[in-house]
Amino acid sequence: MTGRPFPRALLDAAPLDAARALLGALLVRAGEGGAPDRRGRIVEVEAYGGPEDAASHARFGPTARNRVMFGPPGIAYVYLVYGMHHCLNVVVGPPGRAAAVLIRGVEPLDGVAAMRAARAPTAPGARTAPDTRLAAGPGLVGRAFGIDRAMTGIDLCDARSPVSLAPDTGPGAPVVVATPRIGVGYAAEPWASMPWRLHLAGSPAVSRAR
DNA sequence: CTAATGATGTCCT
DNA sequence: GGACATCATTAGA
Repeated sequence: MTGRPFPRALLDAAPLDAARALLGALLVRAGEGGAPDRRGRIVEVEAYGGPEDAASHARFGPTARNRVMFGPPGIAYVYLVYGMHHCLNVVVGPPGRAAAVLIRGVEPLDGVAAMRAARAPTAPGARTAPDTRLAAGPGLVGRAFGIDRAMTGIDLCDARSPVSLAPDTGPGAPVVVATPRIGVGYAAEPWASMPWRLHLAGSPAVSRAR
């Protein structure tokens, strides 16, 4: 049972506009072997531009890692940070114009048990994370939804893909807050301070302040 | 509560 | 060789 796919046309846009379109949309991980789908609402994103954006992976031009950023919109770009965390991006903008939107926070809606099972075993004596925070950060999104670099290149606008997007079906008019992107202190100004991180006000699944 | 630290592998000047 | 679009855990106030 697949839902309506996310309209690719909404992603064929400037990075910030595409990021805004993705806020509130659903992220779906198809269940394997009769397992239930994992679904959640995207509540935090960051927009990244092309070679001119000193904070973007595209800042060195096309490379083996980032080359899908230069392709058509709606494609997954997954990279590994700090040797252990897989982060999901949605390629946006027209072919030839590198841009992507990093999915930084998702509020779990369905398949919560599978998301929790994907987590590293909780250390003895440690507090267990609440359901709402199982994907409250870019590395956690990858973990909770079983995403890794092998998924780079899949079409997120095709509901038959292992990971896909679906339009927002919830109540409209969410309050969007814009702040600088996280962890990009290496970039020159004005890029380090661009308010290209968007999140839904009041969501419990927004990543922790840094 | 905040701050510090270790883990870990790939990427690029 | 240095840095990295991060997270969990521990130490300290």
